[in-house]
Amino acid sequence: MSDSSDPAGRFAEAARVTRLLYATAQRARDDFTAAVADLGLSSAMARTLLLLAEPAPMRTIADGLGCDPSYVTGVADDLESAGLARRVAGTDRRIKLLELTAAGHDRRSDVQTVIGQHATVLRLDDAQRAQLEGLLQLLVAPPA
Amino acid sequence: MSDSSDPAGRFAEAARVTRLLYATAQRARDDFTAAVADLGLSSAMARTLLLLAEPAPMRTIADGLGCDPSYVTGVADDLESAGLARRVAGTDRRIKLLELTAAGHDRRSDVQTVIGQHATVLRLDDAQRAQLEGLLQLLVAPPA
DNA sequence: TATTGTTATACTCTATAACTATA
DNA sequence: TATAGTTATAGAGTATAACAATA
Repeated sequence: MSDSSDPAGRFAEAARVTRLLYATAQRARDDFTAAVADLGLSSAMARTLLLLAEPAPMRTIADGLGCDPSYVTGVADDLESAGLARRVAGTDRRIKLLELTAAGHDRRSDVQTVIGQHATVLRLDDAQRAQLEGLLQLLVAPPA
Repeated sequence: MSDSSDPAGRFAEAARVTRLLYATAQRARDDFTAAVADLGLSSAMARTLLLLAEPAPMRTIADGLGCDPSYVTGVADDLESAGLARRVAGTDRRIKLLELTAAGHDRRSDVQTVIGQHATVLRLDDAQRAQLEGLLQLLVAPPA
């Protein structure tokens, strides 16, 4: 380990851990994508299924996915084509709710099962995962 | 905390920590991009500068960036336009080495300094960062 | 024939802007 | 007039395939 008080040492230390952080996040993404691909789902479709415990407006789904509403249109189309969801009118008729079909609920349950079995972070035991969570929270917390 | 032995509980636990992992990696990326933008550099340019302690072939740079060699062409063009690097012929004349100019070495040093000051992971103290590194290594290690 | 770097092109993901139908 | 969703388009980032020069 290098002396973290000198500038070059601090950089090297940061670079090493940052690279590892990127690699881990990428690994988690790849594992998720592979797991849901086995269920015939794109990553976006799977994430949207997970948001739909209850019917939700397109706008709410966009917020949940962290994307623009225009992007949700295509994902909703894909889920409808696959027979996993349907659009239904809200009481405010500008709003369309996306609602899972019976098959959609089943598939959503399948996603939860496979992710609960194969999620990358579950390679850690409960204590390790709690430790990881605490450290990550420090990193994403607003500046002190 | 939910009972991690039931499928729904395991999924919820995994989802929570995974989301946090994604958010942290994104935060680290955003911080890096912002820090090097202040130096007039794109993220790709900054990463390439960091690889060029010594002149290196395009192919080697591609491996370092984890991208296709065709992508390096544009990054090298950008660095040349900015007067930070130049292409020089290798002894094998198929090979072009990318070599930093004096200004390029200075800028590379600036990048190391600002990252050593502002890297997201440096918000953790040495012990915490060592702990994080150990946990992440468990996650990216090949399956047992 | 195989390899390096480049070019031209295409693909994925996602956003912006303009449009419609309500409100 | 403001908002929800859609459409068409554009952009960033990156890869693939074909090519010229060299080995």
